[in-house]
Amino acid sequence: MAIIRVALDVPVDCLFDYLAPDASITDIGLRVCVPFGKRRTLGIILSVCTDTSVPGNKLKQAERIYRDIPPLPPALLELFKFCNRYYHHPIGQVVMNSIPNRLRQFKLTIDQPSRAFAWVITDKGRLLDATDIPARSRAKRLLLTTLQDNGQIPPEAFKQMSAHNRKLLREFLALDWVTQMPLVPGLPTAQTEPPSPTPEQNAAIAAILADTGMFAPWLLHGITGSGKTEVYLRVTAALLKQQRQVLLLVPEINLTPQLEARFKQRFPETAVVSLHSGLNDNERLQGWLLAQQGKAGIVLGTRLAVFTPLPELGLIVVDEEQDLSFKQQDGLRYSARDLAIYRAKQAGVPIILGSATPSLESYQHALAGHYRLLRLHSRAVSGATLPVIRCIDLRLTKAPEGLTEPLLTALQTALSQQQQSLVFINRRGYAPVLLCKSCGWVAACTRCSSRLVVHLHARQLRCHYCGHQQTVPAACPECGDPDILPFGQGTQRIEAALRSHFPAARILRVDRDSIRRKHAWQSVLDAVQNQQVDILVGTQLLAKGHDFPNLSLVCILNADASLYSTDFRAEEQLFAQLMQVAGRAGRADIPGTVLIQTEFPHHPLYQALSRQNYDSHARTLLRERQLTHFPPFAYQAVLRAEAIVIDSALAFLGKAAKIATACEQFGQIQLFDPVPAPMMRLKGRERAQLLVHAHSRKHLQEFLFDWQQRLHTLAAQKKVRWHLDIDPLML
DNA sequence: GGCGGCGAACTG
DNA sequence: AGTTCGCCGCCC
Repeated sequence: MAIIRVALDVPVDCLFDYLAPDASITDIGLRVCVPFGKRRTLGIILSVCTDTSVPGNKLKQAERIYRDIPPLPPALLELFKFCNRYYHHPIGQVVMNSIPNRLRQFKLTIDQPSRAFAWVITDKGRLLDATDIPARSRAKRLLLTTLQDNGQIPPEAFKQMSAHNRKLLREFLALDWVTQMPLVPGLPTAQTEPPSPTPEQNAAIAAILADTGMFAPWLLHGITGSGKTEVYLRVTAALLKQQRQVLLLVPEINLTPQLEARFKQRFPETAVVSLHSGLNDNERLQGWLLAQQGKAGIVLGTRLAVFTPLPELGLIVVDEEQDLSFKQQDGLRYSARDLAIYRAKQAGVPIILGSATPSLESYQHALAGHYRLLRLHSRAVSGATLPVIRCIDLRLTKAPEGLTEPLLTALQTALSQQQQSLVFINRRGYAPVLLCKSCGWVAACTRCSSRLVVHLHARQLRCHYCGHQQTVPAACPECGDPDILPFGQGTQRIEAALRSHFPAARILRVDRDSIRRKHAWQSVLDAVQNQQVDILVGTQLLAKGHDFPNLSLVCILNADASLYSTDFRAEEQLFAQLMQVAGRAGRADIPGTVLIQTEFPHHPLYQALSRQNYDSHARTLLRERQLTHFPPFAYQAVLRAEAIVIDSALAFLGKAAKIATACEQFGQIQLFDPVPAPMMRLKGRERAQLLVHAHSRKHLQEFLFDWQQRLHTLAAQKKVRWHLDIDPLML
């Protein structure tokens, strides 16, 4: 009698054994329905064997093994086991949360994707006068004019339309204004000749293609506009020719519709599957199955796509590899970039990490020779020049409402020349740190590369990494100025201020909230593209890679907040973000200008930025990290606890720290004090964290393994929820 | 995570 | 006595 070992979606790190008379070794990776307590549930068979340590009276029989779709491939199961070990997350939850929702249901119906057809306007519809439609039927009128202008609505666009618009379209069909036409493959994609690569691009492509049959990690460091995408495309083309599959990971797919379009257009013969959070369960399953069957030549997706089964995997690309969104922030806290490396190694294929500003982790790997470094120094579009970057010294120039005179003048000039501007508000990394306005001194921790946080109630400065505390000094210890203040300025009124300064300008604000609505981001891009916007105001989002061809001016406000953030990675992130946002300016034939309002124009970051010198700045930061023993020269994990009141979270972490002393490898790791975490938007609950450092990943892992088991048995954790975060990014 | 067991506390 | 609520341990 065979025994199957099954992964179930329960927060207990073990497999559950069941009797399965008809099971064989070929059933590993299949879905199975099993009785579990009072319920039935669906799991994945991870192994098949003949004996078990579970007492016979407890052993139940599996109800049914599903053979409707092929089993998950062994490589994927290996990846799950690695996640389980490395991230210390229950195996069942790793497995069940990484497969499409639909595969977790008992009943699996695979409906074929509906045949794609476009809604094409008829002659009758073309001759209609849109103004005959009553003005109050705005949507109707708009739909008709759109059809008259574009001639058709392709299936992708139809999918994205609101229910109301779809209803209208069916009305039009009944009126014979439109007709449904089957989509002719390749018809709507106007084939334009791909640009011929620059010598630099050619060198990169050749280097990668010289070694495609083995694991080879490449760091493709290319400045904004240098044409990294073209390198991806060319290498992809070569691997598609070898019948291999390509996995392309991007930070947020809905923010980069151009990339998807470019791949689809370049490879009209290839099935391009895109996987992201915007899909419904059916679409997700559809794409996943195409990938699993090897039919999808290209899989393009966000971090979760790293778990896609790819039998013919031949290449992985991680675009904007430094982007924080590759790290999952709840549940299984994985880094899709790091898992991509694991997969490439496992499959013996090349992986390209692309970035204009690589993460210090990847850059250090390249410097150490673990990764192979490729550089693109020049912009791909001939004639396109790098923007001029200038600082406006806030100590010398007044900034009423946050906007200085030179900045307003520059905006006015751009307006009068009908060129677009971008006003970038940096909100990240704001925390009350203590700052001296006259000399720029900041209260810093002596033990960490972090800044101390002001706790006004307690009249104390605290380090959020190691727990060090001291009283707030009466005056600046550097220059004696008593005027030292918690740092930070309001950003809410910037948009209003801009409106009052430029009443005639068309100003568009872009932030998380304003693009939450589906496809709102696309309409923003369109509005900018169609010159319906003069000034874009927004946050991090605007730094992501888009072509805004008529953008000539980028203004950066209150960047300093990040500079003195308590997060030791904030400066790295700020630099990356500013390099990106600066790259928005002057991409085509318009020379760009970047203005930065800062109190610290001589800060090395702005100096490096104005020279557009990633390397020297990265090396400076790396030296700092090395001196303070921070990543990438140390490995971190953080134990987080959350409770209704901070004290119970801290008390739990205190106990955790106490039992840590008895754990394996305690001598090889460094435990910081439990500290309150920077406030997260978790309603009502308060969080605290305990940071663990180690110089060896192996020692850290061995310690964590032991520690985590003891934490489970730590009884008095009532109302305290806790989790481990390995390689945490935001502390 | 979901469910049942169990004791404490509450009810009229 | 009957009921409800919150904690706790198990699920193969």
